[in-house]
Order: sequence, then C-alpha cells, then structure tokens
Amino acid sequence: MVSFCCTQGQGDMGYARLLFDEIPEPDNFMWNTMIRGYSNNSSPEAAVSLYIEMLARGVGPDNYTYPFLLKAFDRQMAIEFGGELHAHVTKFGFCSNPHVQDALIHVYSISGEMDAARELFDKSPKQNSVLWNAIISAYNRSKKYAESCKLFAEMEELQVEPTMVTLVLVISACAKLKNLEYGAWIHRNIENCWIVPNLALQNALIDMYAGCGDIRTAWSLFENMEAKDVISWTALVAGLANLGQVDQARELFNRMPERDIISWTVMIDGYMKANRFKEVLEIFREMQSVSVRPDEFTMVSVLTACANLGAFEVGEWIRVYMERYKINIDVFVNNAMIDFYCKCGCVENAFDIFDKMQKRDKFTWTTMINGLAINGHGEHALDLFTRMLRTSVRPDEVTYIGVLTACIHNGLIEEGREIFSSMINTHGIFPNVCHYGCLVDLLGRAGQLNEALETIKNMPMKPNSRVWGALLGACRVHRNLEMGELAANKILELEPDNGAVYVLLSNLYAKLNRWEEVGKVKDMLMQRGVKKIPGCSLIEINGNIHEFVAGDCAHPRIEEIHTKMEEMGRELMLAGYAPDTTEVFIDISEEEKEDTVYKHCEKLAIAFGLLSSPAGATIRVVKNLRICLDCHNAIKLISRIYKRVIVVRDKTRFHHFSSGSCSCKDYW
DNA sequence: TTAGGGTTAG
Repeated sequence: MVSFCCTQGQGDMGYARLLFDEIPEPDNFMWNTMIRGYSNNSSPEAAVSLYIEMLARGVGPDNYTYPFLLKAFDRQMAIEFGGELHAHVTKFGFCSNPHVQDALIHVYSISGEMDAARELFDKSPKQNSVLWNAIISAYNRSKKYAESCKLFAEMEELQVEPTMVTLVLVISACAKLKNLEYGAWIHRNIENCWIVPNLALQNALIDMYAGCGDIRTAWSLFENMEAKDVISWTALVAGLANLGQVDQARELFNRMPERDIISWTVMIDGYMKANRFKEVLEIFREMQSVSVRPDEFTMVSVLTACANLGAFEVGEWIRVYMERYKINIDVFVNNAMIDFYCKCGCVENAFDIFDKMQKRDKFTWTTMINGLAINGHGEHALDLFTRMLRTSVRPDEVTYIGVLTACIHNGLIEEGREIFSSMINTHGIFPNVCHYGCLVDLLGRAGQLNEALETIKNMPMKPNSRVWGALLGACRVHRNLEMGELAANKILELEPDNGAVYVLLSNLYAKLNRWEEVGKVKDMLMQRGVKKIPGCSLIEINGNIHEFVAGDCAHPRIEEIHTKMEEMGRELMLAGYAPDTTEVFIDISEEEKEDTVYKHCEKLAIAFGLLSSPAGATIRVVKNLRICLDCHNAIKLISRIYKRVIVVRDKTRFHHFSSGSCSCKDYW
C-alpha cells in the first residue's frame, strides 16, 4: 500500500505518510520506500526531513537510502546538503558502493563542484563503465565538453568498453564543441564495431552532424531511421535554423507528426536568430492557438523579438503571462527582460528587475550597463560598472563596449581614456577593433580629431569601416574637410556600396557651403548605383506592429494619417518650425525636398501614434537608421505641442523627447 | 518488494 501511494509522479504522499505512521517499527525498507516516494514526487526537502527522522529513531541507512535521497536534489538542495550527506555516507561506510558514488557525483555536478565529483570518480575502481558515464555526464552538464572527450579517450586507453550511453554523451559533447572531425571518427568506429545505434544515439548523431553544419549526413541518417521521435525531427530543424536556413527549417517543422515545446521553441528561436522578429511573434501566437504552453526558454526568444521590435505592449503582456502561469523566471529570462525594457526606452523598469535579481551573471551587468548607456544615462552606467568590479563577476569585451558607449554618449573623455587603458592593464582584455572604434568616436566627438586619427594609425589591427565612420562623423560635426575626405575614401575602399558615407560626406560639404562638391558626391552615388537602405519606422499599437517607410501609402488608415500630418504641419509652423533639408540627398527642387522630409517614416509613425493612442500616452518608435536633423527638430516641437513623451530608438541610441527637448541634448 | 549513466531549446 505504501509503495503504491509512492508511485512516481502521481503518488499521494499525504496518504502514504498516514499509512507509514501506523507501522509500529518500520524497517529500513519502509523508510527507503518513503524517501524514494518524496523524491519521485518532487519533494526533496521532505525526503531529507524523513531521513533525519529515520536517524533520530535509531534506524540505520543502507546502500539504497542515499541514491533515493540524492536523486531528486536540485541545485539549491545540492549546495545546501551535498557535503554533509557525503560525510554521512563516509561515516556509515557506504563510500565504496558504486550506486552511492554515482549519486554523489550527480549531486556534486549539479552544485557545480566538479573537483569534488572528479575526486570521487578518481578514487573509484575504474572498471565500471556506469561511473565513467556519470562523470562524463557531469562534465557535459557543466559545459566542460572538452573534458568529456578527454575522458572518453582515457576510457579507450584503459580498455573500458563504452556503452550506448557513453557514446550518446560523447557525441553530444562533440556537437556542442562543433568538433565534426572527432564526432565523425567516433561514428566510423561505431560502424566498424557493428554497434547498431539505438534511437537516442541516432538522435545524438543527427544533432552532431546538423549542429556542425553537415546537413547532408544529418539528413541521410534521418531518412534511414526506422523509427523517428520528436527529438529526431527537432534536432534536424534546429540544425537548419542555426545555419540560417529558416524557411527550410519551417518546411520540415510543418511536416512534423508531433511537436513539443522544444520543437516550437527551436523554430521560434530560428526566426529570432534570422532577425525575423515579426515572424517570431506570429509563430508564437500560432503556438498558443494550438495550446502549447510556452516555458522560460520560449520567453527568452519572444522577449528578444519584442526588444528588437520595440513591442512594448506584447512584452508587458508576456511579463503578466509569466506571472500568471508561474513560468520559472531564471537569470536568462531576467536578462532578456532587462534588455527588452532598455530597448523600449524604459530604463527604470529594467533597473527595477536588475535590482531585485538574486543572481546576476556577466550578461545581466553588461545588458544593464549598455542599456543605461544608449538611453543617455552615462554616469549611472559607469557607477554600475564600478559596482560590478566589486563582485565576483568579471567584465568581458562586450561589457567594455557598453562602458565606452556610456562615455561616448555623455562626452566623458577622461573616463573613457582611463577605462580603455584599464581594460588591458587591470583585466587583461585586449581591445578589439570595436573598442578602437569607440575610442575614435569618443575623441572625435570631443573635437580631438588629430588624436583620433593618431589612434587609428597606431591600432594593432586593420581599421574597419566603422572606425573610419566614427572619424568621418566627427569631421562632419567639427567641419574638418581634409580629414573627412580621407576617412570617406578609406571607407569607400573597404565598402564601395556604403550609402551612408555619401550622405555624411555631402553633409560635410553642405555645411561648408561647398555646393560643387556636394554635386560631385551625388554624381558619384548615381554613377555607382549605390542604394541607400530605405528608412523604416515601427510603432506598436494594441499589440500590433505597424511598419512605415518614407512616403508610405500602404497603411489601411493612410488617409487619416495624412490628415493628421497636415494638422501637425500647421501646428509646427505656428510653433516656429522650418524644414531643414540639408540632409536630403537627391537632386530635386527645394520644395520637393521639403516634401521629402515631411514624409519621413518616423513622422508618419508618430502621426499614427497620435491618432491611435489616448491623450498623454507615451509614443514609442523604432527606426532602423539614424534620425535625421529635420525629424529631430520636428519631434522636439511635437512633444511640446501635443504634450506627449515620444521615445525614438534609432540605429545607435535613444531620443527621449519631452516638452520640446531631447535627452540626447542634440548630441548624437 | 528498493538503486546508477543518455538524445532536442535560451
């Protein structure tokens, strides 16, 4: 009866306990059964309490007790009780039992104490292949895949026969390492030894080949399988998606006989990695329409898509959803939420999450620092970086990009210089070409053009177009024609099709009233047939993303939008606005130029936002390019006229418009 | 009548 009540997953431990309490003197076997019952019904704490009670009642544990007890531990329990229970094992003399050793290796591996796990393994007699599997599995769980492969080689030397499980583990390690050579070598050995792979091993092989980019072999294994399960399909879908072949992945996904939460998440993540964010939201809705519950893995991809689209309402909805359905909010989800809020311009919400997090990894700090930086809170970003240095989490090269960005957007020259040198001196991180780009940007904006150029000349690597682009931008602001031409030519050597360069260069000539050169640049552009990337603005209304390109007529409510634009135009004129057409780059009359800037996509999006949201609501727009001078002037006034906070995220930073001014202080 | 190792996702 007790054993029945302790059935895995669907037991009734309350009833089991009632029965158990009626037994006058339960023996070892009964105690073990109860402990196993709690473990199998996800109550490892109750299992530990019962174990303590068992000892208190003078009943000695046996070989079975510890595997039952330890098997259900999560990380927290393992950290809390692992060492102590190991001491009990030693005291009661069960150290040499392989089942107990296995359980202890498991517990140490989930608490991250790989040295302790390894010590146990090293002390064991190495004949038993199951313990080899346990330690290799522990290394896989700790993401130390190279160590797994090393142990497999050792196993061969000592002539311990690998089992099917060993092969699955080591093939999986090869997949994670993207070591096709070693993986294929093992596969050949498997074939030479006439081992017939079972389903799990076949799946692991498909995953390995697909993950290493050898889709053909993966396909042929897949097609020759007698029986496939959902994992076989998912492994191949994931392989295609990770190679960027999202449409092929989707085709295969559609053919799947069944899909589980992982298959859906793989597909969603595939769209996310291909930057097809609107499709992420579409397939996410589709998944819900067939009643598949998302989990925390799914949410990370969906939140990332929301972040990139600026889909504030959808992201907020997801937060509520996660609360309601008790989705496990781990450090990955929190990091994604911080990024989401930052990319929607809500630094306060992001910081709130950051502040409440129990555990932060380097991504948490990096995301928050970068989020503060691009939103114009440079000082706060630097404070946070100082705080980070006091923790055990080490910054990496990406963290430094965020920190340098903070300095750039706030003109913090000295801080920036110091940080740049401390990268190498205190943290041993060598600046890459992006860091040099930041430094050039920092110096350039501050007007130290010669030093910026010197920096480029002394870089240990070849400067790329972004480095020269930073210099060109600075030359435009500080009107240095000679250096600007140099930078522009360097960029065009590297990227003859870079349309933005022509715009920056002609801006520079225009500012200096060199109209002849402006014309030459235009001719060059026309001759070379360079296409500018079309500007595009996104705005979310009621959870739907609306997309606008310049002069757009495709929107279903375009007539209302045009009426609103006309009204906006009149209000702007009354407020003293004059169109600024210096950044218009096509050969047309002044009147036509004014018409062009008037129809810029961010203005369309804002007009639509004013139309479709209640008075006083914040309007959030995401733009794929830099905001133009004219739009920047106009939006400042619009924020005052219509009493709205307008947040525009452009290609590199945020503009928070409110009461007629912008958070970037016109410095971007 | 009690025990061990495995494959897919951020």
